[in-house]
Order: sequence, then C-alpha cells, then structure tokens
Amino acid sequence: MPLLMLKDLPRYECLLEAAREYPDLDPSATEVFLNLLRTGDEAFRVTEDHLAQHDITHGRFGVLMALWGNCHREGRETPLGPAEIAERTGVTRATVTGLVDTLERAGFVARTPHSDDRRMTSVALTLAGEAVLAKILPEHFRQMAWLMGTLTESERKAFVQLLTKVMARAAERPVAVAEELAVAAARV
Amino acid sequence: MPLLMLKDLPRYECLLEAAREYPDLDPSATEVFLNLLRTGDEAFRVTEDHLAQHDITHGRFGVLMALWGNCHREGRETPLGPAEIAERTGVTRATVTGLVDTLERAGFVARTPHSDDRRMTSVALTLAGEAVLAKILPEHFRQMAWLMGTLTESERKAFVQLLTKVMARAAERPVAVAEELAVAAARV
DNA sequence: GGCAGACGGTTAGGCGCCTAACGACAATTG
DNA sequence: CAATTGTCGTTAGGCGCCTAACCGTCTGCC
Repeated sequence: MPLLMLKDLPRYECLLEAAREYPDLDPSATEVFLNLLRTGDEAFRVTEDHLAQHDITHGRFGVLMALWGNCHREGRETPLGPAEIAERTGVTRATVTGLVDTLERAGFVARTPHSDDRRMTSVALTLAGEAVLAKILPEHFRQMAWLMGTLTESERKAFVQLLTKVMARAAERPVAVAEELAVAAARV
Repeated sequence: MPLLMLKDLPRYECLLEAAREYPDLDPSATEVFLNLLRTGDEAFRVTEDHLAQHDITHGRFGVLMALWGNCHREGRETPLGPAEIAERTGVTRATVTGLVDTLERAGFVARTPHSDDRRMTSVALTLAGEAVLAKILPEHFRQMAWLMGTLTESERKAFVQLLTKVMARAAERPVAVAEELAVAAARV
C-alpha cells in the first residue's frame, strides 16, 4: 500500500468524543478499520524492505510469482500473456507492460511472440528469474512466519475468519457504489 | 495500498504442497499474511472510491485530517508546518509539499509564512477545506461502519487485539533488518 | 468474402510516493 | 563574532499505478 495512514492512531476516547459530533461515526468500527489499514501497511513494508534488497518491488514480485505458477507450477511450463498476468495479480494490463519491461531489462523474464495469434505475447521466467526467486523466497517465507510468530494456530484461524468476513463485505462494494452513484445522479 | 496482491489467494492445499519444497514456508502464517494484505487493500479501496468522488485522494485526505486536529482540534486553531504534517501522516516532507500544492490549488488549504522562523511555513484549512471535510466525513464514517457491520462488538475487540499483536511485531522490524544488513555486509 | 466489433499489448499523461540533494535560515559552538 | 552543524521546505528524478486512447489482429455474422 502505497499508503499513508495516521502514524499514531487516535485513542479510543477521541473516537468517542468525535462520535458525539458525528452520529455516523461508529467508534469500534473505525478503530478496527484504522488498525486494519495500518497493520496491513506495516506488514506490506516488512516484505517490501526485504524485496528491495534484491531490487525487486512488490509489483515485480507479483509478476514473478504469477509466472512461477498459481498453485506452484500446475503445468510446469506455463507461459502467460500480459492480460493473464494482469488478471492474476490484480493490476491493469498497462501496468503489467511496465513491470515486464523492467523485469525483461533485468533479465528475469523473456517475451516471446505467440505463433498462432499474432496479437499475443508470452512472458516466461528465465533461468536468472528462477534463480532470483530461489534466492528470495526462503527469506520471504521466513519473514511471514516471523511476523505471525506471536499468534497461536487458533488465533490465526480466527484471524483469517475475521479478515474473510470483512473482505466479503468489501466485495459487495460495487453494489453500494452503484446505488450511491444513482442517488448522486438523481440529486442532479 | 498501491498495491497489488494475488487476486485469487492460493488455496490452503497449495500452501501445504509448497511447504514441502520450502521448509521455511509456514502455511498458516502465509495464509494470514496474504489475507491481511488483501483485506487491507480492499478496505483501502472502499474509502478511496468514495473520496475520489470529491476529488480527494488518501494522501490529500490524510493532510486534511491532520489539519483537522489529531484528537479532533485540540487547540481549535492549530496550523501545522509541513514537517509536522509529514510526521503525523507518515509520509516524507517532499510528499507533503506535493499534496499541499494540490490542496492549495484546490483552495482547501492555505500556506502562510511563519513570522519568527523564516524557514517555516504554516498550513491551515480554509473555509472551503472545512466545508469539503464536513461533506465527506459523514459518508466516510458510514463506509467504515458498513464495512465492519458484520462483526459483533466482541469480534471487533478480538480483531483489534490480533491486529495490534502483528503491528507490534512489525514494529520490531528495524532490528531484524539491521541484523540482516549486518549479515549481508559481513558476507561481502 | 467483408466488415463491425471484441480483444491483445502498448503508449501517453497524470498522481502519489520515494530518495537525494539543494538553498535558506537557525542554533550551537569555539 | 564567525563557522559549523542541523533543520525546514522545496526541487529533481525515478518507479508503480491508474485511465484513456491507440494500433494490430482475430472473430462472428451477414
């Protein structure tokens, strides 16, 4: 998350006070929200710092992981097109173009034209790309394990359930936004 | 989070399988990590979309909120300098310069030179800035309340505790990174 | 067969964020 | 009082990400 969050989250009393002026403010919901974004950002930066040591950004890492195989090389050699990579990593095709440019310049991936469909291009890991992944991944996994090291297995399970609930809620957003836009349009 | 996350998180069986090849991979830790980043990103985007309707980005919003008062206007009129804003919002001073530029162009904040110390500049909300906040905040609060609406009070409490634990762990990161860099330096 | 439309990848332009470096000023020191 | 050191805000340059628009290519339908 390229983000930006209030460094010192507001104390709960401050939320309670603000709630008196803004009846829409739900103190406990706000607290969860702020902590969620803040923690996500913090976790993000932990891995970001590590990846940076290998000149890899999260964007580039996402591309490499997508090429590495979604469920760990389902078909062994699975070259993907930029559109497919964009789909799997959740960025736009335009962004993938830039990321692949950088990775290709670094020698970690290679573009090869598709024989059947001349619109398409295949992107595949090079040996250097596999090598850098082999170098990065163990430490990357250790980072995640260390970060969650204070949580017991049952805590982790509960954590994932809570996150999943919120994620499901957020996924309904398009509907809410559509309604909102409709309301906004009606107001004009 | 400017981010980028695997759109479809890997299934747990895939993590188990990958763990066989990479002993450092802790499946449950990885699962929590991925869900955390993904959910944080999703929540981030929910508010991002709403703010965008008012031509406000998260960066700009952070500046406005910082000016609005950390614990909701502690001293009523509290003009801040860019350095202070950067400190509170967690971005660099250079970034604040750009954000304030944009906000000033939009008429939401105003810069005034400091009388005592001529290095310093004060940034304060204008009336238009307060107005746009008054327009945005109610809906913003509603978004957060809606997003957490599926969670009970006790779930929220547990959630915050889990997030806090991970955040505390992440805060230890500088130490770990320092050690790592020392190791890397020793290797050369 | 021919043409409209859909789809692939890229380009152009913009914003947020960063680091590194600058010029102006203030505070500290000999 | 002069020189160093530190701080403040800004600038310059880079990357990731976006949207909008662009070409080249394939495809479906008549």
